[in-house]
Amino acid sequence: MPSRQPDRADPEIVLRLLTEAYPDARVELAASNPLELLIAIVLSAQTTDERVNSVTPELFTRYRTAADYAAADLADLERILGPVGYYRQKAKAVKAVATALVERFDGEVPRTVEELVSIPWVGRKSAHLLVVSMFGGSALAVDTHVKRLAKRLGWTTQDDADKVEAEVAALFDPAELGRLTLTAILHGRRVCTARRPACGSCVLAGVCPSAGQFG
DNA sequence: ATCCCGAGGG
DNA sequence: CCCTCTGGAT
Repeated sequence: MPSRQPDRADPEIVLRLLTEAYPDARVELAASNPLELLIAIVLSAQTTDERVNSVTPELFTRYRTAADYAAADLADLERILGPVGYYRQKAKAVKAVATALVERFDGEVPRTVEELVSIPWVGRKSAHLLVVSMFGGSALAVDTHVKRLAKRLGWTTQDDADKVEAEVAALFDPAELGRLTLTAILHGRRVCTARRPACGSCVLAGVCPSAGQFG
Protein backbone atom coordinates (compact mmCIF):
# COMPACT_ATOMS: atom_id res chain seq x y z
CA MET A 1 0.00 0.00 0.00
CA PRO A 2 1.65 3.24 -1.05
CA SER A 3 1.10 5.88 1.58
CA ARG A 4 -0.90 8.77 0.24
CA GLN A 5 0.02 12.32 1.05
CA PRO A 6 -2.72 14.58 2.33
CA ASP A 7 -3.67 17.25 -0.19
CA ARG A 8 -2.63 19.93 2.26
CA ALA A 9 0.53 19.86 4.33
CA ASP A 10 0.11 20.65 8.02
CA PRO A 11 1.32 24.24 8.50
CA GLU A 12 2.83 23.78 11.94
CA ILE A 13 4.77 20.70 10.89
CA VAL A 14 6.08 22.47 7.81
CA LEU A 15 7.23 25.46 9.82
CA ARG A 16 8.92 23.24 12.37
CA LEU A 17 10.78 21.32 9.67
CA LEU A 18 11.81 24.49 7.87
CA THR A 19 13.01 26.05 11.11
CA GLU A 20 15.11 22.99 11.85
CA ALA A 21 16.55 23.03 8.34
CA TYR A 22 17.28 26.76 8.34
CA PRO A 23 17.74 27.82 11.97
CA ASP A 24 19.57 31.01 11.01
CA ALA A 25 17.51 31.94 7.97
CA ARG A 26 17.90 35.52 6.91
CA VAL A 27 17.85 37.55 3.74
CA GLU A 28 21.03 36.99 1.77
CA LEU A 29 21.05 40.38 0.12
CA ALA A 30 24.19 42.19 1.21
CA ALA A 31 23.25 45.32 3.15
CA SER A 32 24.45 46.98 6.33
CA ASN A 33 21.61 49.39 7.04
CA PRO A 34 17.92 49.89 6.22
CA LEU A 35 18.59 52.17 3.25
CA GLU A 36 20.93 49.66 1.65
CA LEU A 37 18.49 46.84 2.22
CA LEU A 38 15.61 48.85 0.78
CA ILE A 39 17.64 49.60 -2.34
CA ALA A 40 18.74 45.97 -2.61
CA ILE A 41 15.16 44.73 -2.31
CA VAL A 42 14.00 47.09 -5.05
CA LEU A 43 16.80 45.79 -7.26
CA SER A 44 15.91 42.17 -6.49
CA ALA A 45 12.70 42.10 -8.54
CA GLN A 46 12.93 39.15 -10.94
CA THR A 47 16.63 38.96 -10.17
CA THR A 48 18.72 36.62 -8.04
CA ASP A 49 20.22 38.02 -4.86
CA GLU A 50 23.61 36.92 -6.12
CA ARG A 51 23.27 39.23 -9.06
CA VAL A 52 22.06 42.07 -6.87
CA ASN A 53 25.03 41.54 -4.56
CA SER A 54 27.36 41.83 -7.55
CA VAL A 55 26.40 45.46 -8.16
CA THR A 56 25.68 46.82 -4.69
CA PRO A 57 29.30 47.20 -3.51
CA GLU A 58 29.96 49.88 -6.12
CA LEU A 59 26.50 51.33 -5.64
CA PHE A 60 26.79 51.56 -1.85
CA THR A 61 30.28 53.01 -2.07
CA ARG A 62 29.26 55.72 -4.46
CA TYR A 63 25.98 56.63 -2.78
CA ARG A 64 25.68 56.79 0.99
CA THR A 65 22.48 58.65 1.78
CA ALA A 66 19.00 58.97 0.34
CA ALA A 67 19.98 62.46 -0.79
CA ASP A 68 22.92 60.98 -2.70
CA TYR A 69 20.63 58.68 -4.68
CA ALA A 70 18.07 61.40 -5.21
CA ALA A 71 20.74 63.59 -6.77
CA ALA A 72 22.38 60.77 -8.73
CA ASP A 73 22.93 61.02 -12.45
CA LEU A 74 20.54 58.59 -14.11
CA ALA A 75 23.14 57.43 -16.62
CA ASP A 76 25.58 56.65 -13.80
CA LEU A 77 22.95 54.58 -12.03
CA GLU A 78 22.06 52.75 -15.23
CA ARG A 79 25.70 51.90 -15.84
CA ILE A 80 26.19 50.53 -12.33
CA LEU A 81 22.92 48.59 -12.48
CA GLY A 82 23.65 47.13 -15.90
CA PRO A 83 24.11 43.54 -14.71
CA VAL A 84 20.73 43.40 -12.98
CA GLY A 85 17.56 42.94 -14.98
CA TYR A 86 15.35 45.90 -15.78
CA TYR A 87 18.25 48.26 -15.18
CA ARG A 88 16.60 51.29 -16.75
CA GLN A 89 13.45 50.90 -14.70
CA LYS A 90 15.46 50.16 -11.59
CA ALA A 91 17.70 53.20 -12.03
CA LYS A 92 14.59 55.34 -12.15
CA ALA A 93 13.13 53.40 -9.25
CA VAL A 94 16.16 53.98 -7.03
CA LYS A 95 15.97 57.70 -7.65
CA ALA A 96 12.23 57.80 -7.05
CA VAL A 97 12.53 55.82 -3.82
CA ALA A 98 15.28 58.08 -2.55
CA THR A 99 13.38 61.21 -3.53
CA ALA A 100 10.35 60.01 -1.57
CA LEU A 101 12.54 59.29 1.46
CA VAL A 102 14.06 62.78 1.32
CA GLU A 103 10.80 64.60 0.71
CA ARG A 104 8.53 62.71 3.07
CA PHE A 105 10.62 60.77 5.60
CA ASP A 106 13.53 63.08 6.36
CA GLY A 107 15.84 60.79 4.40
CA GLU A 108 15.18 57.83 6.69
CA VAL A 109 13.56 54.48 5.87
CA PRO A 110 10.15 54.31 7.58
CA ARG A 111 9.37 51.29 9.71
CA THR A 112 5.71 50.60 9.05
CA VAL A 113 4.26 48.66 6.13
CA GLU A 114 1.76 51.43 5.46
CA GLU A 115 4.51 54.03 5.11
CA LEU A 116 6.75 51.73 3.11
CA VAL A 117 4.14 50.86 0.49
CA SER A 118 3.48 54.56 0.00
CA ILE A 119 6.96 54.79 -1.51
CA PRO A 120 7.02 54.34 -5.29
CA TRP A 121 8.40 50.96 -6.41
CA VAL A 122 7.90 49.51 -2.95
CA GLY A 123 5.07 47.00 -3.07
CA ARG A 124 3.61 44.83 -0.38
CA LYS A 125 6.15 42.05 -0.83
CA SER A 126 9.10 44.40 -0.53
CA ALA A 127 7.63 46.23 2.46
CA HIS A 128 6.98 42.99 4.31
CA LEU A 129 10.42 41.63 3.58
CA LEU A 130 12.06 44.81 4.83
CA VAL A 131 10.00 44.86 8.01
CA VAL A 132 10.79 41.22 8.68
CA SER A 133 14.48 41.28 7.94
CA MET A 134 15.46 44.71 9.23
CA PHE A 135 12.92 45.86 11.76
CA GLY A 136 12.10 42.65 13.60
CA GLY A 137 8.51 42.54 12.41
CA SER A 138 6.42 39.51 11.46
CA ALA A 139 4.64 39.46 8.13
CA LEU A 140 4.32 37.19 5.14
CA ALA A 141 6.23 38.41 2.10
CA VAL A 142 4.83 36.57 -0.90
CA ASP A 143 7.56 36.44 -3.49
CA THR A 144 7.93 33.90 -6.24
CA HIS A 145 9.39 31.32 -3.85
CA VAL A 146 6.76 31.67 -1.15
CA LYS A 147 4.01 31.46 -3.73
CA ARG A 148 5.47 28.36 -5.33
CA LEU A 149 5.91 26.57 -2.00
CA ALA A 150 2.42 27.52 -0.85
CA LYS A 151 0.91 26.08 -4.00
CA ARG A 152 2.92 22.87 -3.88
CA LEU A 153 2.12 22.37 -0.20
CA GLY A 154 -1.58 22.70 -0.99
CA TRP A 155 -2.03 25.89 0.99
CA THR A 156 -3.52 27.87 -1.88
CA THR A 157 -4.58 27.57 -5.48
CA GLN A 158 -4.46 31.33 -6.01
CA ASP A 159 -2.01 33.03 -8.32
CA ASP A 160 -2.45 36.59 -7.12
CA ALA A 161 0.13 37.40 -4.44
CA ASP A 162 -2.31 39.25 -2.20
CA LYS A 163 -4.74 36.35 -2.25
CA VAL A 164 -1.94 33.88 -1.58
CA GLU A 165 -0.87 36.02 1.35
CA ALA A 166 -4.35 36.13 2.82
CA GLU A 167 -4.91 32.39 2.53
CA VAL A 168 -1.51 31.36 3.83
CA ALA A 169 -1.31 33.91 6.64
CA ALA A 170 -4.63 32.59 7.96
CA LEU A 171 -2.96 29.23 8.61
CA PHE A 172 -0.42 30.67 11.06
CA ASP A 173 0.04 32.63 14.22
CA PRO A 174 0.95 36.12 12.97
CA ALA A 175 4.11 36.06 15.07
CA GLU A 176 5.35 33.12 12.98
CA LEU A 177 4.99 34.74 9.58
CA GLY A 178 8.40 36.38 9.55
CA ARG A 179 10.16 33.10 10.22
CA LEU A 180 7.97 31.36 7.65
CA THR A 181 8.91 33.98 5.06
CA LEU A 182 12.66 33.72 5.58
CA THR A 183 12.82 29.93 5.76
CA ALA A 184 10.45 29.41 2.84
CA ILE A 185 12.45 31.72 0.59
CA LEU A 186 15.66 29.83 1.36
CA HIS A 187 13.96 26.50 0.82
CA GLY A 188 12.53 27.67 -2.47
CA ARG A 189 15.93 28.79 -3.65
CA ARG A 190 17.85 25.74 -2.56
CA VAL A 191 15.45 22.79 -2.74
CA CYS A 192 11.94 23.56 -3.94
CA THR A 193 13.10 25.19 -7.14
CA ALA A 194 10.80 26.10 -9.98
CA ARG A 195 12.22 23.80 -12.62
CA ARG A 196 13.37 20.61 -10.96
CA PRO A 197 12.63 20.60 -7.25
CA ALA A 198 14.90 18.28 -5.28
CA CYS A 199 12.11 16.29 -3.67
CA GLY A 200 14.56 13.47 -2.98
CA SER A 201 16.45 15.60 -0.48
CA CYS A 202 13.58 17.72 0.76
CA VAL A 203 12.80 17.76 4.47
CA LEU A 204 9.15 18.39 3.61
CA ALA A 205 8.78 15.41 1.27
CA GLY A 206 6.99 13.39 3.94
CA VAL A 207 4.18 15.89 4.27
CA CYS A 208 4.12 17.56 0.85
CA PRO A 209 1.24 16.63 -1.48
CA SER A 210 3.42 17.48 -4.48
CA ALA A 211 6.45 15.42 -3.46
CA GLY A 212 7.85 13.38 -6.30
CA GLN A 213 5.57 14.82 -8.96
CA PHE A 214 8.42 16.42 -10.79
CA GLY A 215 10.50 13.51 -12.00
C1' DA B 1 -2.85 41.89 -19.52
C1' DT B 2 1.67 43.69 -20.78
C1' DC B 3 5.99 45.74 -20.18
C1' DC B 4 10.60 45.98 -18.42
C1' DC B 5 15.83 43.17 -18.80
C1' DG B 6 19.31 39.66 -19.93
C1' DA B 7 22.11 35.89 -18.20
C1' DG B 8 21.81 31.04 -17.39
C1' DG B 9 19.64 26.40 -17.10
C1' DG B 10 17.14 22.50 -18.91
C1' DC C 1 14.17 27.10 -27.79
C1' DC C 2 11.30 28.32 -23.41
C1' DC C 3 11.43 29.23 -18.54
C1' DT C 4 13.14 31.34 -14.37
C1' DC C 5 15.22 34.79 -11.51
C1' DT C 6 13.07 37.28 -3.81
C1' DG C 7 7.89 42.66 -8.61
C1' DG C 8 5.83 46.64 -9.56
C1' DA C 9 3.83 50.01 -12.66
C1' DT C 10 0.93 51.14 -16.53
